[in-house]
Amino acid sequence: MSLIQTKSIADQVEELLRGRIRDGTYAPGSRMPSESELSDEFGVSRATLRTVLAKLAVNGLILRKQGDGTYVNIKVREINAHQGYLWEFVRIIETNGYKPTIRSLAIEKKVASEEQANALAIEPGDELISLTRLFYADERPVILARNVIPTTFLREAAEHIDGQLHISEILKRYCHQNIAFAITEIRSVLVEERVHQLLAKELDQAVLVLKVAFYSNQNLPLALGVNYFDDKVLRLSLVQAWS
Amino acid sequence: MSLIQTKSIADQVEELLRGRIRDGTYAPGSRMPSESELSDEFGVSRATLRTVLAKLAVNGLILRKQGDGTYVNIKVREINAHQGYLWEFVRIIETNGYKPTIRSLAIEKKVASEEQANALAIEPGDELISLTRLFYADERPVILARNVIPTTFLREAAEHIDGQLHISEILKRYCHQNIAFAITEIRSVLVEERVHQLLAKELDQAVLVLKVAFYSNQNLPLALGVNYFDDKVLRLSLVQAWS
DNA sequence: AAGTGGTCTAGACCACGAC
DNA sequence: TCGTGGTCTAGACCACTTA
Repeated sequence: MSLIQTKSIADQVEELLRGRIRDGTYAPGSRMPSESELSDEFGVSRATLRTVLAKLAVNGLILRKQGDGTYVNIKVREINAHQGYLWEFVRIIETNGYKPTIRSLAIEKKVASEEQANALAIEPGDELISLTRLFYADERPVILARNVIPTTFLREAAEHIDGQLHISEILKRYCHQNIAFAITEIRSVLVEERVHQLLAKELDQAVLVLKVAFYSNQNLPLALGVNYFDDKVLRLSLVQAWS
Repeated sequence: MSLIQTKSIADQVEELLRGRIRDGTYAPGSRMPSESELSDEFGVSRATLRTVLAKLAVNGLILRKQGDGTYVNIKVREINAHQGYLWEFVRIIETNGYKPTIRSLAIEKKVASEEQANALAIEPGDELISLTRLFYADERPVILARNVIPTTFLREAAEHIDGQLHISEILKRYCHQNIAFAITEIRSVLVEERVHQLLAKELDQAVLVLKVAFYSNQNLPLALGVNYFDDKVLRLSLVQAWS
């Protein structure tokens, strides 16, 4: 008897297939077994198997050709497509070939600006918890991340927050809130005074800024993020696939 | 008898539901009819209906709550999530509230640089067709788009190319090639001399650059794109949803 | 003609939330 | 307890590619 909840069959099959693609059992560019072969092997219905393959196809890992077969995307190695990977900075750093490290710079109380209050559906001046963190790629600072959460969501003292955790995990663990969706706005800016030192960049260089708003499945704004991304070191790439 | 291919039931249902969400029949934040009600109304199986709802959920249009119901995302109005919308500039301009216009600046022959040849799996010096286009938002230039296609793909004279068409349509019509997936790299740069005039920007301003590579379902590189995006006028936003 | 993926159905059972 | 969405099945038929 295990405390870990049993994953769905589909999730298990997905993990298996992702593993085989990752480790080269199904090599990039090669043809995979047919749907019926796979569903036989795993002992699942074809319908279940197909939901998994559809997901892999949307993520760009495989290409499907009616009347022919299913092929592994020859570019799999440079695809970091996962649900919500846009703000999964650790994964981005890894797929760029570096070792990721997170340093928590500050966990402090602030008051909401008008813009923040508007985005979070609270009042200007309301209290926020602000997390400032720096992500490193092989000891080199590459992403400066600032997140704010309305204090009213917090169920524990702010001092208890583990600065290594992903924002979704922080919201889950300390606020009992789950993220249902996020809207990210991507902009290009010149590094400000306060940022350039932390990212070890020259002044007047352009960096990417990812402004994120996180929402619950009640359409409730949970948190905001402003992330300075050094695109001279890290590549930010997206994969789009068509059926 | 119609020349237009009949769309799948799922596609028709999707179009219906998207329409109802768009026109407010299902208002932002409100609860939608249950799966069984909808499948009854449309006369489709629940399985078919669910594939549609799953797609809408991934695109962030709806939120699903087990044991409760399906709700319209209260932010639908600012969501422009569609397959491959990242390089659907016309749609981005529209959802930002402007009228889009495309001006074709040049269609010319060039030779592949080493970088281009590498990305397109051809030899440096091989001939390319280069398309340079400028996208306007309400008469204001906002995106400078440059695409290159290996000349060997072309089935017609380059002069025949309609500069108003989407790159996927150009590839389909003049090259008989379909795009299966694309990899986009997003970067932040300072506008170059040649670009700043066209986009009517001051020098030394930061703009977004979207470098795209398009591939066929044979894993074959079809075309490249370099797009200068004025993020001071247009918002580039992405929606991520979790199941 | 044979094999592949694409579409769709009808129905069973489960997990969860609200009442 | 009831209705909701979540998971899964077995099987039918279609569309397409390849040979």
